[in-house]
Amino acid sequence: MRAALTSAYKDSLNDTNLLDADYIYSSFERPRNPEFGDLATPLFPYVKVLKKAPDKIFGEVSEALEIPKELGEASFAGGYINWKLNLGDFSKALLDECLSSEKQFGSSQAGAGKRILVEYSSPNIAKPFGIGHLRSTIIGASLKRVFEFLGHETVGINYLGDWGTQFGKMIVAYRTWDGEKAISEDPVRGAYNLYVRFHEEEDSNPSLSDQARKEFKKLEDGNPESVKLWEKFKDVSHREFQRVYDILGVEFDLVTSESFLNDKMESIIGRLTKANLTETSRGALIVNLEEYNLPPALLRKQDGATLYATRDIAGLVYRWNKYNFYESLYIVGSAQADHFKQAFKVIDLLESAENLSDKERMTERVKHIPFGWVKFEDKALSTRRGHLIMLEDVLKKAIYLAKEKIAEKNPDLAKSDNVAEQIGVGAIIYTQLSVRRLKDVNFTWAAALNFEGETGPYLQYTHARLCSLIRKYGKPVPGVERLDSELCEKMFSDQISRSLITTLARFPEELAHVARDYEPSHLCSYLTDLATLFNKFYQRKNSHGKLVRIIDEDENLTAVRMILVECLRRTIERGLNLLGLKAPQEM
RNA sequence: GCCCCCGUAGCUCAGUUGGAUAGAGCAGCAGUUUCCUAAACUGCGGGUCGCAGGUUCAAUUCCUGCCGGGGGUACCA
Repeated sequence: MRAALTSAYKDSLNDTNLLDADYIYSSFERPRNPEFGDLATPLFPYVKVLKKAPDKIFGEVSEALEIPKELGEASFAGGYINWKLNLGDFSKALLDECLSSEKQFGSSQAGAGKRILVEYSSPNIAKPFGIGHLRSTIIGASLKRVFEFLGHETVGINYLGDWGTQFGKMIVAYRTWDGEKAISEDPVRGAYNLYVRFHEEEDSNPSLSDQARKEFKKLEDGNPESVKLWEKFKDVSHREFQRVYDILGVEFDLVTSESFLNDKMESIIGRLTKANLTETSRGALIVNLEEYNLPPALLRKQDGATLYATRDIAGLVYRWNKYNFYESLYIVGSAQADHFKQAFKVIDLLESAENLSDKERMTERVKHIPFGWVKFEDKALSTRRGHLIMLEDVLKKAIYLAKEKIAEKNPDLAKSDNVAEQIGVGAIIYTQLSVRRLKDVNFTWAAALNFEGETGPYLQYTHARLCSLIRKYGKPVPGVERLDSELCEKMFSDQISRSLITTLARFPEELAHVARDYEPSHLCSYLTDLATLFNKFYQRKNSHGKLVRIIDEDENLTAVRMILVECLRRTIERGLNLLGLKAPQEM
C-alpha cells in the first residue's frame, strides 16, 4: 500500500518543495484509528524546519498536490496528513495477486542464495522431553518455515545432548539402583527417575559426583561397557523424541549430536593453541576472555575431558566448513547467553588471529536466538529436581479436551479424532508462540487448554468458517475476471471491509518482521487481527440490525466476496502452517 | 560484586526499528442465533505504561540511575 501511494504521489510531491518524497515514503505509518485513513504522514518534523504550524503546512501541501480524485483523498488531523485511498484498484490488484499469482501470496525470493542454519529442539538424551523443550522446538521449526517461505535455503538441525558428565551420572545411577529393571519396566520414566534420584542423593553423598566424573572419563576413553550403556540410553530417548516430533509435526534436515563432534575437537584445540589463544589455568585448558568481561571458555577439564563449550566451538567450525551459511541460528534458552557469547568470542579471536578475510569469517553470521523460561504454575521447571511435565501428557490432555468440545459442538464431524488432535496440538503450540520470545511463559493448564479468545483454535475455527462458506457457495470460487475496480470499490467502502483488506495486504510485511526479529509471535498477533476482522465482517449488521450475508442475491458482489473469502482462507491457512498448526476444514 | 533478560488493566499479553485519545484476550456484567459453524459477535466497567531524571517538536518505545522478579557468573549442559 505504501508502494501504491508512493508511486502515485511521488512526482507531484517533488514539485512542491515542501515535503520531499523520500520523507513521505519513509514515514508512512498506520493511523492509530483506522477511521482516520489508511496511511498517515506525521508533519511534526517540518514544524521546526519550515517554522510553520502543521495545519499550515498541510494547507500548502494539499494545494500543491492536486490529488486525483480516483486515487483518494488526503485530510488533516492532529498534525498528520491522513491518506484515504480509493481502494478499488488497490483491492483488485491485491485479490488478483493473492488468487492467481504463481508465487504464493506473501512468499518472496528475498532470501535466495542465503542459506540459513537453524538449530532447535536439541533435547538431552536420558532426560524426558519436557514442556521446557517445547519452546525451542516450536520457535525454531516456525522460523525455519518462515525463512524457507522467504526464499532462503534452510537446514534444520537437531543437536542432541548425548555427551558429557551427565552420562557418568546416569551410569552410576544405573549401576547403583538397578537401572536395568527400572528401564525395562518403563524406559522413559525409568531413566528419568534414575536421573532425579542421583541429584537428590548427590547433595548428601558427594562421592557420587566423583564417581560420575570418573565414569564419564571412562566413557570418553571408549570403555566398551560404558559405551554399551550409553547406547542404551540413547536408544530409549530417540524413540521417545520421535514420538513427540510426530505429534508436533516437526522435522529436521539433520539430526546430529555432541558425540558426533568427539573426533573434531582436537583440530580446533590445535588451531586455538597455535594461534596462541589458549592457556593453562588451575589445571584446565582455557581461552581467557577477561578482557571481554566474560568468564574463560573451558576447553579441557583438569582430568583432560572436554566440555560442552569445546564441542560447541568445534561444531561452529564444522558447520561453517560444511555449509558456508549466510546465518547460523541457535534457538536456545536465555540462560545460555553467556555460553554463546564465549563460544562466538573464541571464534572471533581465532579468525582475527588467523587473519581470515571477511568472506572466510563466520563471526557476524552466528547468532544465539534466546528465549525465556517456561514455568509451570509459577514454579521453574527443573529436570534435576523432578519438576517436570511430560510434553506428551500435556498434548494428550489437550487432544482429549478438543475431543470433548467436538462432541459438544459438532458431534457428526467426520474424522473427528484427527481434527481433535489438530486442535489440541494447535492450542499448545499457539500458547508457546504467541508470547514474545524473551518473556518467560507461565504454563497453566487453564490457559493451555482454553480454546476461546486469542488462541490457536480461534484461528482454526475462523479457517473452518471460511471453508464452510466456500462449501455453502456450492460453486468453484470465481476467477479474477470477476474482479473490477468499481465492484471492489463498492465492496470495500465500509470501515470493517476496508480494515479487512488493508490488513490482508500486510501479510508479506508481517512475515518480513518475523524474519527480521526472529519472532514468530508477530505472526500470531497478525493472524489473530486478521481473523478477528473477518469474524466482525462475517457478523456485521446493517442499520436495521439485520445480518449482512456474504452469499446473497447480488451475484457480482457475492463473487467478489467469495474471492476475498478464498484469499483470507489461504492466508490464514498459510500463516497457521508457518506457525506449525494445521488448518482443518471443519471442526 | 559484575553481566544479561523481564516489569503495560484483577489475570495473561500486544503495542508498527519515537508519533494522534495506550489496545486485545481471559475473568465479571448485559445482549445477539427464523441458525452462510455462537470455538463467534456487540456493549459496559477496568491503566500514575515499576520509580526518578535526561535526549526530542514528540518517550510505553532511546539513554542514565534506582526498585522489584528471573537468569548467568571455570571444570554441568
